[in-house]
Amino acid sequence: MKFETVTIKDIAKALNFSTSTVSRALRGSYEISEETKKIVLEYAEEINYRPNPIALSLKERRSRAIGVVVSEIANDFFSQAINGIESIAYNRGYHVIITQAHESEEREKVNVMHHASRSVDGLLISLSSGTVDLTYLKELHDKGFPIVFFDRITDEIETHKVTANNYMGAFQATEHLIYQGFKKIAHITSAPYLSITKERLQGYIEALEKHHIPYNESLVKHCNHGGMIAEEIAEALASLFKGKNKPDAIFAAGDRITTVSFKELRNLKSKSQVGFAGFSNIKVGDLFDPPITVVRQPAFQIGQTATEMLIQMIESKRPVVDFETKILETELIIRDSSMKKE
Amino acid sequence: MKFETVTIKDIAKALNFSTSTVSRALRGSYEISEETKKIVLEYAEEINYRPNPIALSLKERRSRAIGVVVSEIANDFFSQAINGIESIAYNRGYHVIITQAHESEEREKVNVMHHASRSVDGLLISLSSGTVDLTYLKELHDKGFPIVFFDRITDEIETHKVTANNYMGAFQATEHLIYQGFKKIAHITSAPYLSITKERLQGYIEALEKHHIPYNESLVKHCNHGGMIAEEIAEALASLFKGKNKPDAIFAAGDRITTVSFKELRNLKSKSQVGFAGFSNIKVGDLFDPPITVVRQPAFQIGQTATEMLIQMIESKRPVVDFETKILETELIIRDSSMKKE
DNA sequence: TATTTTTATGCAATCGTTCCCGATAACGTT
DNA sequence: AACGTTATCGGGAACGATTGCATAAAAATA
Repeated sequence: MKFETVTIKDIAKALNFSTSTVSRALRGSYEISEETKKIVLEYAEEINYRPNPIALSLKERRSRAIGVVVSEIANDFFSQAINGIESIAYNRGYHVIITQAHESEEREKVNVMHHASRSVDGLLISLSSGTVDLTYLKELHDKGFPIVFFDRITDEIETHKVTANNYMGAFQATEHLIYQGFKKIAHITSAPYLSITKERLQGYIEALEKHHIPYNESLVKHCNHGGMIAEEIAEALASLFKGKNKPDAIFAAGDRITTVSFKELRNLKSKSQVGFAGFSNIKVGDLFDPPITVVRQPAFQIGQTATEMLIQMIESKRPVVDFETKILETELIIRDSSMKKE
Repeated sequence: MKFETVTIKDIAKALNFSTSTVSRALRGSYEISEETKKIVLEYAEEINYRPNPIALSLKERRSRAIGVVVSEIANDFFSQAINGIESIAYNRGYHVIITQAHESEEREKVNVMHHASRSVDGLLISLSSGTVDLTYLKELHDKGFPIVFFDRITDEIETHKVTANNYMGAFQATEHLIYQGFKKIAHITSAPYLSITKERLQGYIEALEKHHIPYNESLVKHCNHGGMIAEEIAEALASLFKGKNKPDAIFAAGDRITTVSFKELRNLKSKSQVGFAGFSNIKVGDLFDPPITVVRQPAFQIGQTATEMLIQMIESKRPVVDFETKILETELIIRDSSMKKE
């Protein structure tokens, strides 16, 4: 069903003016007489005229919309980040178009290309765990399409980036577990290509080193689907606990991995003895049994910062060449799950 | 910064064809020779031509985008519903533009108007708790703009609607609490105008009636901001527990209200004695202490169904007059929080 | 009164694409 | 040989809005 709308032509016809006069009157141009302006404005109000944003987009070669590509909306970190994105975009007069990649490289590419074919003025993206090949993004960026990476960033493309201090967050969480007296701390994390995976692993390793705990690679488990598949995490946990060298604590990386492995851990017998901490932006972690220790990322601020950078790129007259990577601090929220019980 | 793109004109100029020929060749028209088609297609591929969706939108008077207005993305129910929306829209070739109303009538109106000024082909909306005046939505609908309500619907506008069986969900949860032996069941819910509020209240009341428990209005507390403001819920709880007629169980309505009041309840002394159940789509309710009993709405299916209905309206040749209200069943997930302890 | 200046308005191009008409040539048909 | 078909392609209007330029009428000036 087509939706009948009022155009500037309808006003012009009804009032016996040309479209240019109507257009100028509506924009309050000085070259239109007060009387004409009044007539036009009143009639426009009466028939509830709204300018067609699509026609404007075509004319001005911009859509006043920004695209967002994340792996999943139903994830506390991302939904909070989107809130931050939306808060800035809204005030600056931009729409936000959100698409999900479901941790799939192909789906991500489709979404990005769709965005890039000029339906948005710029792109905010957090890479999917399945993404390896970034050439299409690189080409887009080289052509001058504004892109800002947030959360899951990449070294391969030089542009603005915003991320949490994943290294420090992981370092602090691991060190906290060490201070609690845990000796064999396992690390469950997502795909090894991801920036956040590498940074968090590095923080974990360096915390161990600082406290002279030997780094044992068999205690690190990668879940390549970023927690989308619960079985993957269950398997990782099972393999950690089946050998003789069982961990006494777990440090998880990522919203989904944290909650799923926390849940799976309870299905294992020795649960209450195992310390637990993980990256998560869940708001109800204090309601858990036991209350869960988390590394909280400033998701809202990350979204805001990334959006500000993107809009600055979009509205810049000349090509932006001076790129910046902003790193925001995480917060370690210590609760019962990471406490050593005697 | 403008983003230089390839148009059909560039191809025409480079290949010395007219734009019409190029356009037809790209669409595979029968009136273009195979040879020409091949030349055009190959060149288009080479320079990575993508049609401009904005120009298409203007020409075809449609955007192939649907707008979504919800109160909040960072809410389990809505993020799951959006997943459902996106899953259908994606397969049907539609973009999804999401905006948040933050439970504010004004913000909702701004978003709806923005959507309606032809940047989307139709609208999916779940009303905000602050919304009282629906005249602007009614006008839009009367003009033929496709709108489907989901979750928080209204009687005032005749169109397609999708919602959970809120009445039955509330009835079952309340009855479950009654079976457990609770006698004084309080009900914490959101703004009284909302459809979901009325339906859930009705289910609560009728369950009490069925079991000959007198309905006590002072046990029902409305939080008009739908849980956006934690203090409102804390106050409601405090007033419930300060009198002599303290409730022995609580039935909460709505994702946010459920988790916040569950949390607040723990701050009160008599916590472990009070039974608790509430509407919530949280995925980690079994990790709570105690594990929380919830009425789960089929959020994903609600989103899917609403989107299918909307696209059907959009693509219908003639005005749709036969409207339908689909009601999907909820699921009562019984856990420890609603169990009577002796 | 003649000329210039000001004021108010219309014309037409533009953005990228599609599509209704024509236009042109190469055929085939009488 | 004249005409009709068919195959291929181009011209240009249209979608809705803006805007530089032209122009008419009115006002101001000489």
